Amino acid sequence: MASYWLFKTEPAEYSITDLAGEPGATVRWDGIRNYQARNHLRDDIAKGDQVLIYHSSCKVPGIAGTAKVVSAPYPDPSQFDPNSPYYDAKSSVGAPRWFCVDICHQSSFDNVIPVSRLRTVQALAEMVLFRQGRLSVQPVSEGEWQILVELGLHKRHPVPVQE
DNA sequence: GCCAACGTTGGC
DNA sequence: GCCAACGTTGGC
Repeated sequence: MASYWLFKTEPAEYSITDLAGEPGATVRWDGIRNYQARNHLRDDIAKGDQVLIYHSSCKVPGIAGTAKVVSAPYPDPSQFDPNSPYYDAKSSVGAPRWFCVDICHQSSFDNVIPVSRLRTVQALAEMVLFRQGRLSVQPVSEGEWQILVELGLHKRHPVPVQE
């Protein structure tokens, strides 16, 4: 059974619009360098899981759209690349430290659902987003997911057909 | 720009 | 293994 997740990104660096514009609307979600987030990526996330894309550190932080996990977890190649900002000299191919998955864009909300609004929803009070800051890959419960889909229902447009 | 929360580092 | 210092995250 599919699980639900929230991935944070700073839209100035990489946004839901960037994701939608990728070839096949698919991208490697790499560069995660936090152990708790790593553990989710390595141990808990599976192909077919659903992802909320969250825009942080921007004018209107909040949920910007949805994506789907389209690969199994695998070692993040950037940890082995000395020219990458995500290079980790203490990692090795034999004992990789960091993991990633590929995700595919599913939907963009016409307007971000602001975190300030999410805070006002009683049923979302237990979200990891509020219980624990600073975690860029975090689980979302099925109940939370359904509420968030409801909130986004009238603020969503379908994925543009890829050429 | 402020600052609270929290992860990481490094001396001991 | 403790914990102070430091760095980063991220909303406001």
